[in-house]
Amino acid sequence: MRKMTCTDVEQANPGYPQTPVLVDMSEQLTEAQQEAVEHIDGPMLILAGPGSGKTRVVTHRIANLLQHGIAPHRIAALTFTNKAADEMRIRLGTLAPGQDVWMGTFHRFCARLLRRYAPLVGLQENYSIYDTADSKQAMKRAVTAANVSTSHTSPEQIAAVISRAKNRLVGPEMMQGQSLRANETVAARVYPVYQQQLLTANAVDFDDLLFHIARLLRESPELRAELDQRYQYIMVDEYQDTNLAQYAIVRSLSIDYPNLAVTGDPDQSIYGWRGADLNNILDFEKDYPHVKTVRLEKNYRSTPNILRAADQLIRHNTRRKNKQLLTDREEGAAVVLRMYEDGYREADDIADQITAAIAMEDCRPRDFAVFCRMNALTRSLEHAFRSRSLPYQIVNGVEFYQRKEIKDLLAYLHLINNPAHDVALLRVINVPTRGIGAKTIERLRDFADSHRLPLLEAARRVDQIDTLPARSATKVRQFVEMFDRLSIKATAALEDLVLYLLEETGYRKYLEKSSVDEQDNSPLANVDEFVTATVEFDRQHPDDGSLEAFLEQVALVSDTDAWEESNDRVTLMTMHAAKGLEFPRVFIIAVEDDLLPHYRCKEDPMQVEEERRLLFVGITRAEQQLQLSYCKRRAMRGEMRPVVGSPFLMELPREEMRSVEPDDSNQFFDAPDEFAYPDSWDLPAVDANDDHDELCQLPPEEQMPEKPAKSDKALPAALTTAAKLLDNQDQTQKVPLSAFKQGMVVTHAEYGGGRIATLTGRGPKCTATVEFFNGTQRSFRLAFAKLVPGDQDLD
DNA sequence: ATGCGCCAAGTTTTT
DNA sequence: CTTGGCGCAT
Repeated sequence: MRKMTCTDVEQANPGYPQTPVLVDMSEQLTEAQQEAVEHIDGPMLILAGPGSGKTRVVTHRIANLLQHGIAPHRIAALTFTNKAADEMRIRLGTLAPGQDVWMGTFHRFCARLLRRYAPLVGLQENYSIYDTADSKQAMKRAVTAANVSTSHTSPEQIAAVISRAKNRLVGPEMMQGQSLRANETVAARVYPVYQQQLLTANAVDFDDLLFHIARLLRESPELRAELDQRYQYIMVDEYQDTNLAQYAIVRSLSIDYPNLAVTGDPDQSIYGWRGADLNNILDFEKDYPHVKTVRLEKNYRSTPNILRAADQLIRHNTRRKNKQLLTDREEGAAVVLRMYEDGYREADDIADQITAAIAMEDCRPRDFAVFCRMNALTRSLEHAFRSRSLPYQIVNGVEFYQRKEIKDLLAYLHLINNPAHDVALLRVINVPTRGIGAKTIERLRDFADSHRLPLLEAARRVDQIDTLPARSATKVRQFVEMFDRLSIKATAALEDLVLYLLEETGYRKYLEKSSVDEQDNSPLANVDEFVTATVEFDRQHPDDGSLEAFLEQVALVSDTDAWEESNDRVTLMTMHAAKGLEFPRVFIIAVEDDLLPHYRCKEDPMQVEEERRLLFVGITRAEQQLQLSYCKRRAMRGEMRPVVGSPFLMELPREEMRSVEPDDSNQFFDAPDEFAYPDSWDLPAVDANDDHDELCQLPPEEQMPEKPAKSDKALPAALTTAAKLLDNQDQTQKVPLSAFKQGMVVTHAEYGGGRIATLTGRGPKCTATVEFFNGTQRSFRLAFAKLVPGDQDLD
């Protein structure tokens, strides 16, 4: 189970302006790095390739600023993830101990400002931050209240449109006139309602954090000037991932004091879907005319083999800044390109490889990472790892905070902190059940909506709702009374508050009663862990009104923040989550068409480029060894489907890579009928730039560079000819899985005849244990085993 | 009002 | 294979 992390972001020791700064300038920095570190005033763009020591440069630069007498509180370092901020804080801690430089994510930066200036946007300072699930609930309610037809759209789509609007700084009023497309028109009508309801609930969603601050800065010149002066030296990490709102914020804080230093790499921009605008970094030099540009092109992380693969791949993109990847390191092992029959074998083999390496070589579980495109793909690996007792950590898994019992507890806390938090109230008003059903809630909501009141306030005025039966009104009144009892404890230590509410609300009893049979990961155990986390938080925040801080913390931590470097475990994560990390040995699984260039973005060349960058990010995490793999078939939404390798694989320097096919050439049933080349490949891969290799324009068959020796075997499925396919199919006997029954006689190609002793599992996992007539006993996955019914002769 | 069970839908990436 | 939404029986 995931551990809760309680990293404090605010550092509360303002009294150390004169602490000596321990910049160890004797540490070797390259010329380019030195240049960046020593830059003080004016805008700077640091184009930092992967593994180029960017964090080191940034922290050294901050130390250098401090050494030049710039007050720590004049500096702010904005990052994209908490993880990156923590890393920076630790590194700066060794260079300049005790300095109070603000470091954190954009969202946290804005959240903090918004606490102070909440009234300016119509909020109170105890406003709540809705997470994605909360906004989804709120959106549904807004859609209902706006009374629009959702026949051709969904709340999710509307939410996406509104989110995009906010990221582009388009407010509800601006959207009315301009929209054209159908679902945008609907969204435009929901938008103001949604926003009004957020305001009533004294809440913001993630986008609002940026949006409100960006607007404030634009509409209040005084405030803008004040904050510009307050934060005279701003650094932005991962600048290629900023959206327009973030751009605007940074921009308006760098007018009077244009000492803005941004680091980034256009090739690692992978958040376009979230509104990130690559132009922010591509046009930085235009936006800030006297900008100093520094390129960090030397890579300290990966072997030349890995870098060449990354470089070849990314060359196929058009929207980028030319950049070399240089290294002094030794060649290292060839990059491995591996094909598997299916995802299970892929998982098993990777688990075996890792197990063997740990046993035979000088490496540990923490040296390994497995990346994938979607979280769902970690399932099979999890299974394989667990069965081998290989320690692993999933950075994402079933997220702790998303479990029902944790969300319920958090909802109670949210409600205590912000009684207007409607989503929280709706969540807990009848959990455990208190006789407040759907009808009652509907009436409460109608009353609240028509009076623009928070639901709890409506509940307080339950007497004014004449449509409500007396019995229901009583229940509601009892709930309000209970809430008031909780409220009294709001300022108590978090732990006490949580323990108190567990009893007072009857929630603990409710859990004890409802969860009898569940053993692993029982809700009660999660509740205990939650309590532990509050204890920890209390310990770290002895003074401040910790409930609000705690809730903000929880809202703004992401799953990627759960990753713990100190654990000696194999890491399983998405490539998005992997950004900024590095591992000696990396496996990237499911590099398959429709998955890596995800099918939902294949029509848009820009998005395909982003997918390519995603793979680039994955590849460049690897220090020493890298394996890319794909399968012939993969279980998707419950059933096996044939798949083909990603077209990106064709863009790699395959002649120098090591291609591996499954060593046991097991036949399989239901051979995929289309191993055909993906259509997208027929499109010219990249038009534009000078330097793309002509291989791309050849038809698939000729595209393969000549292979040395046994290249035939090494051909990926994607390139298998139709003729071979037919061949293959002819040899493959099609036997439906259902043909196998317990007790029946079967024949195996290697072991000969035998009898099925047991049959377990279903579908692709169906496994037969066979007692062979020669005395041995073996288990097989029916879907893959060379097993046929009856007592036959096999050639 | 509650709670169970069925059916349908929809599956990217995250602050 | 999972979640969420809805309808039915208690």
